[in-house]
Amino acid sequence: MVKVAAGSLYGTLNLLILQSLAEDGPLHGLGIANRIQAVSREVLRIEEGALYPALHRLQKGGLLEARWGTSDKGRRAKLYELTAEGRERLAAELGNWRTHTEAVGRVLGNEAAGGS
Amino acid sequence: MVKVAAGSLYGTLNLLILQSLAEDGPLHGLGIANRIQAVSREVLRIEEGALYPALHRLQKGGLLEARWGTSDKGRRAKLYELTAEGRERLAAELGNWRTHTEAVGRVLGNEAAGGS
DNA sequence: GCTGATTACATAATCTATTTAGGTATCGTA
DNA sequence: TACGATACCTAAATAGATTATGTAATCAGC
Repeated sequence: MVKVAAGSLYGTLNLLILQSLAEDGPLHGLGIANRIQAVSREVLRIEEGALYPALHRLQKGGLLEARWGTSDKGRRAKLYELTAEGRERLAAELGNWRTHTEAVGRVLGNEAAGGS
Repeated sequence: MVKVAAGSLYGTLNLLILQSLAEDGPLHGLGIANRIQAVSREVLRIEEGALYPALHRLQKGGLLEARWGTSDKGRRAKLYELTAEGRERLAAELGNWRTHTEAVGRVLGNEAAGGS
């Protein structure tokens, strides 16, 4: 079977995480995943095996800070928050995402993406 | 350095190739790459190391057919063309791409992507 | 007729992030 | 106390892109 362009998160997961934290203040891992799933209307689904490594990468890169706290369901949870650097990077990468999808849109014949 | 969402083609390359062939009739490998680069206004750049394996995958999957011919510059070149199956898959995957980018758009707070 | 640049196809090694598939611990509840 | 839900975590396998080469044929200039 040839996969063409699945529902893969490849390349977008970090962006989705950063944006979720920017909008919804501190969140814990599963909270982020659940929020993305809900806001995307169940189209995007974050596997835990992708989620946690991504959070750790972003934290090591200085884009996130973590502290232990409590989830909305009263459980012990690790709460993540954007750093100033994370906020800067989010802004820059939002621009990249738009540039990239508009470029793909032009190739796919999407007149609305032409911009200019 | 933490990469967030680069100009990666991950997942979109096959789609770009199929669409290019659907619009511009038979094309050879470098011709496809050049077309994508031009139409995207130099935003997308297809490395040969990604291009040829992708073409071979698509051909093995029955989505493309190839024959030897001549490029627009008069050189010997392998010309690729969509099969009927390739055309079907392109239509289906165009839908997937839109669904996926709209979903990401909703998470990123893009009201225009909300649709419905 | 030789040399170097361009066109064109191709593949191997490496990299990176995702998927798949496990595992641990805690808490509520039946 | 056993089960399900919440929450975190990691390892192995997978897949597709990037980087780096290699080959061959054609063309322009000398």
